[in-house]
Amino acid sequence: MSTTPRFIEELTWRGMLQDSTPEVAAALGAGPVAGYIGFDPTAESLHVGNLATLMLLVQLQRCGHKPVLLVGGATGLIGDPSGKRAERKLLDADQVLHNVACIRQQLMQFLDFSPGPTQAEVVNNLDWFRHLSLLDFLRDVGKHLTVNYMMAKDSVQSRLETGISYTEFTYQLLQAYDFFYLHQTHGVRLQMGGSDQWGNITAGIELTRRMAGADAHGLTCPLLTKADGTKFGKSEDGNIWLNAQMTSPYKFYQFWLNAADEDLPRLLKVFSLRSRAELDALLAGHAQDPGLRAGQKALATELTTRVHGDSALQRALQASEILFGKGTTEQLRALTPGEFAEIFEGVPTGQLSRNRLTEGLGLPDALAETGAAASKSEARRLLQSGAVRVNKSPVQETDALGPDDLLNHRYILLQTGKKKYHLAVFTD
RNA sequence: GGGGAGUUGCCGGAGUGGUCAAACGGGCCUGACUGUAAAUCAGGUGGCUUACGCCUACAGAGGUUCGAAACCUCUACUCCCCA
Repeated sequence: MSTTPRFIEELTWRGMLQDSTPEVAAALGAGPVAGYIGFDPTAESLHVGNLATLMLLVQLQRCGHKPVLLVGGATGLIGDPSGKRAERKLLDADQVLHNVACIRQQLMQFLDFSPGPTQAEVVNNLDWFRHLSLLDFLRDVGKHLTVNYMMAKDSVQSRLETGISYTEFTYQLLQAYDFFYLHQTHGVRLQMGGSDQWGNITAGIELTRRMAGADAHGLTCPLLTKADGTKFGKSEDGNIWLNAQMTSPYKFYQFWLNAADEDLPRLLKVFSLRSRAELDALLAGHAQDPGLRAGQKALATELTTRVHGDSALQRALQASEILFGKGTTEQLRALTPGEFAEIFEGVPTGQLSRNRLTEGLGLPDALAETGAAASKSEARRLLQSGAVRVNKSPVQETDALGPDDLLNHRYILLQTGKKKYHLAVFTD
C-alpha cells in the first residue's frame, strides 16, 4: 500500500473532493475497497462531464482499489430528478437498452479490466431490478426509509412547488437499493458521483445500514464550472461527446485547446493522469508564457489520445494546423481526397448543384443555401464585415464562385468568421 | 366574489395616433487588438432587394382612423390588492 497514493489525499489535491462521509478515509486506509459510480443511459454516448466523474473511478483504481461501473439500465427508465427543474419525459425503453450497450462499451476503455484484485467490473442494475416485484420491493426496501426522509432531499424539495411525479420521487430509493445490492453481492462499500448525487448516495448508505447493518461510505466531486460562468462541457453546437461520430476528434481536441487560462489548473488536475509534480511544473511553465498555451496543448493532447487514440490526435493536429495555422489556399489544394475527408469530417456541409458554378454563383446565395449563413441578409452582413473567406482567401461581396474554386473537384471551403467553417459540396 | 395593473424583438425594458423594424441595457454575431484567449474598442443583430423600396412583426380576433405597438370592443394568459 505504501507505493500507491492514498485515494483521499489524491482527490484532495486534485480538487475532486466535495462531500464525503466522515469515516471514508479510515475505511480506504484499512485496505482495498470496492467503489462504484452509476452512469445514466440518457444518451448514446458519455460526454466530458461524465468523464469528470469517471476520473474518480480511474483514480480509485490507481490507488489500489476496485472500481465498479454501474450502467443504469433500470434507473434510466425512471429518470433522476437530481438537478432537474421539471419532470422529464420518459426515455423510450428500446432507446435505453441501446444507450446502455453503447455506454457500457465506452466506459470500458478507461479502466483496467485485467484480472487481479483491482480489476474493474461493469454491472447493469436492470439485471437485479428486472426480477424484483413491486410487492417485494415495497415490503423489503420501501419499509426502511420514510417519506419524511425522502422528502428532505434537495432533489425533491426543489420540486415541491412545480411538482414531481411519484415515479421520479421513487428514484432515490432505486439508486439506494443499487448500493445495498452491490454491497451484498460485490462487496461494494463506497459510492461516488458528482455533487448533485450526494442525496442519492446518502440514501444508499442509509438503506444499506438499515437493511444489512453494514457501514457504507460515499463521496462526491464538485461539478465543474467555468470561469466565465457558462456551463462546462458545452460548445456552440452542444455537448462535447466522447463518441467520435457525435463529436469529431478534431472538435474534441479544440474544446480542450480553447480552455481558459483560469480554468486550466482545475481541468488538468481533474482530467490529467500526470503526477502532482508534473502538473506543477507544467502550470509553472504555462504561467511563464501563457500565449504558448502549453497547458491547453498538454490537456488537449492527453485527453484526445486517451479518448480517441493517437492517430485521431494526429489528424486533429493536422486539421487544426490547416484551419488555424498558416494554412493557405495552396495547402488546401494540395490535400488528397482522403486527407480532405478526414480533416473536414464533422464540419457542417451544404449541398449545391454543380451547374450553379458555370455562370458564377453569387456569394450571398452560396452562403445562405449551404447554411453557412442563416439568410441572404445575414450573408451580406457577414460579407460587408469582412468575415467571409473562400478556401481561406479573402473575398469581396460581389465576387462569385466558379468551377476554378473547387477543391478536389467538388468542395468549396466557406469561412464565416475566424473559427467557423462550412463545406459546400457540389454534386452533379 | 370585488377592485387594480400588465402582456413589446433572444432576455430585461422604453414607447401612448404618424418622424417606430421600435430608445436603452444584456445576450448573440462580426471586425480590430491578441494567444484560435481574457479584457478593451468599433460595427451589426426580422425577411426579400445592388438600390429606391416592399413584406411580415409589438398576446389573439375584430373595430375606429387618411394612418395604430399606441384608441375602442371581445378573447386568452400573468401579476397585485380587498373580502
